[in-house]
Amino acid sequence: MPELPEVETIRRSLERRVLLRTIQRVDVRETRFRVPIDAPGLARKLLRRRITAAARRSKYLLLHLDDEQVMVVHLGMSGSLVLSPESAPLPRHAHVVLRLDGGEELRFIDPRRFGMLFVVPDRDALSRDPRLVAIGPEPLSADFDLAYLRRRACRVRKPVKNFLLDSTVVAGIGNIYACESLFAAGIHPRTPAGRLSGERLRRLHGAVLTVLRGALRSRGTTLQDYRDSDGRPGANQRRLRVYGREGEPCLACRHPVRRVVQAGRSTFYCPRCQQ
DNA sequence: ATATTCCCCTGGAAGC
DNA sequence: TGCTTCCAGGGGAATA
Repeated sequence: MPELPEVETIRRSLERRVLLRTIQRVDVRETRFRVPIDAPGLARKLLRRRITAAARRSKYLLLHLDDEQVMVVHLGMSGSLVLSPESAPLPRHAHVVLRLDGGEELRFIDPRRFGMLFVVPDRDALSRDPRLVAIGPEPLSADFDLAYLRRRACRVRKPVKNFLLDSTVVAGIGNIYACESLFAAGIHPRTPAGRLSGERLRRLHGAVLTVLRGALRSRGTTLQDYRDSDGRPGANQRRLRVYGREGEPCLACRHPVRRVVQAGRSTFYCPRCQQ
């Protein structure tokens, strides 16, 4: 479900409400994730800790604790992290529940269990963690500049759509924003990345920034179940130009939007606007 | 190196 | 109504 704009929106909503609060109880109700959760270990690490910062790297949420530990949460396809009064009924698939002081619970809800939740001892361990170490620059940081993109695209033969989805190239771009960025740049998703002209790479770079910033302003895309930690949906679905619009007229030229499959994922594009 | 394909899961929508 | 099939925002591994 969540790509960079959604995870960043969740981070911001958490930052407003969980900082400096203490974890009073750890309830692991389901341990069977792709990487199983060690329930006693998790409780031992988190109990009585205060949350001191809410950060993000790529699609990973990083909740820093008062003893240098960092709780890492990845929401996979269907995950959410919701803050609710403990009196509110527990929804299905609330697999980890952290009771905070003040009578609220931080609930990790993930029907498909593709997500991850684990704790690392400190920032150093975080920066060396194999899951994070190979991730490319944040697209909205100065590290993701045109020179970098040119260098990475050079001689790459894979389709530019797959290139954008490669987390070692750039962090946080998933299927929706890859499709939308290519439409905004007017680039065909099957174009080999290394064959894009300097001008087209410049347009792609600008399109990625514009699309992600717009999605952040709209607080993310809610297709079905995405919510921030206050339970609010995003509004960016109204701004999607091609994603999910197979067969519907292109908003620029009326030609039907096409869907193809690349690396097992749907790609939506306008065959007329994206050559 | 790179490109598919499959897999991990559940649930909703669409088709019959 | 009920059954089956397909599809889904991620990511990693296995396979050609």
